[in-house]
Amino acid sequence: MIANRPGRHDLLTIGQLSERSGLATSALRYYERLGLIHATRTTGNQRRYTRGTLRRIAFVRAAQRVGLSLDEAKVALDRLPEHRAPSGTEWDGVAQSWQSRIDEQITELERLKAKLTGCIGCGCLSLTRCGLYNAADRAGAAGPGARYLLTRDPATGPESAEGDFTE
Amino acid sequence: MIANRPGRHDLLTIGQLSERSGLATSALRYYERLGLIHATRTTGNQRRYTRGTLRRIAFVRAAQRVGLSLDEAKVALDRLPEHRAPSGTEWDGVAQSWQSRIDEQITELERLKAKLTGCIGCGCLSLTRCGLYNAADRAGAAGPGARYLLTRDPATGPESAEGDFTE
DNA sequence: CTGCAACCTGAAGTCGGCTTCAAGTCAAGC
DNA sequence: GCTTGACTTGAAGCCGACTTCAGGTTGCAG
Repeated sequence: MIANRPGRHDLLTIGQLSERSGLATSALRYYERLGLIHATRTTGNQRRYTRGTLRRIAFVRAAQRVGLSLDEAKVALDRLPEHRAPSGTEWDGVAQSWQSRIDEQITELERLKAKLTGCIGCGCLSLTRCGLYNAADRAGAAGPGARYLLTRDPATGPESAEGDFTE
Repeated sequence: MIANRPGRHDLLTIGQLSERSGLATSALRYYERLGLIHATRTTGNQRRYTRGTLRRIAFVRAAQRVGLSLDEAKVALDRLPEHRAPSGTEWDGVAQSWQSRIDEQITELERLKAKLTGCIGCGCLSLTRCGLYNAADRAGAAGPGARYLLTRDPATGPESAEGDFTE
């Protein structure tokens, strides 16, 4: 971490991209294997990235934050042009899908919050009646691992509970 | 899935708990190993759960949805009494911490949403100027894996980018 | 032109959160 | 009292998202 000069053309080395994106170089190579980003090579086989790569990475990171997997992010990314800035319409398509994803997640969280607040506010100690149990219904897009949970039997899904819980 | 009768006392078998919670029996055993839930045993060594266990599970699931790991959920759970319903105060403590967690996550998402909207609204195609890059700053609590990302060098962290991205 | 940081590769390791497997035991309805 | 499905265990496997390792190469400042 001594030199790391930009070089005269505006291609980034993997180290520079790492610094700027905040991702480890190993992660960047991993992303490349997955086809999320691409690099040209120097004659000596070293990767060189265009600055647009930062945009693609920002894309991926944002996608992860709204609960998408890297595979899903790739699908979205593949709709964008690789060698020029995306047009407004192209942007729009991707952004729209994110919008709804974000909205879903926000309302999910607000539902949870409301229920939690309700539990406290009303002083009722039974999660049963508060609906917190039922709040935990099918696979909210949030939370690590939450995706594939509670998705076992669509028909006779979680009925949660009934009765008192004074135990 | 033929019989599965409740039995005359209100202890649940692992199968019944599985049905009601929506978790696989394997997951329930796993939760037990982690100390998230507990069971008594029959003379024949089979697990029997009190219905309060459903509450603990609801806890865990909700915790996951706000981005907590199972370990973190356990910490919260351990503050609650195991053999009686939690008091209002006890509830309150846990709920409060969740409240802030949920709030954080909501504002995070809204920030992301606003920036995304801004990008579209203003027709600007450069994520740089929109700040989407910078939106992807340090480890938002959401998203799988997001936790341990972007946490490499607190001092010289992601500077993101500058300049045009017309590539 | 040398020395050293930065780069390369493929394979293996890690971590969280489970699931699957094999081989055996329990319990309840006929 | 037998049959059959639900249960038991420990060990191993899996998936996503990376990181680490070993051993070798590149490129630029001095």
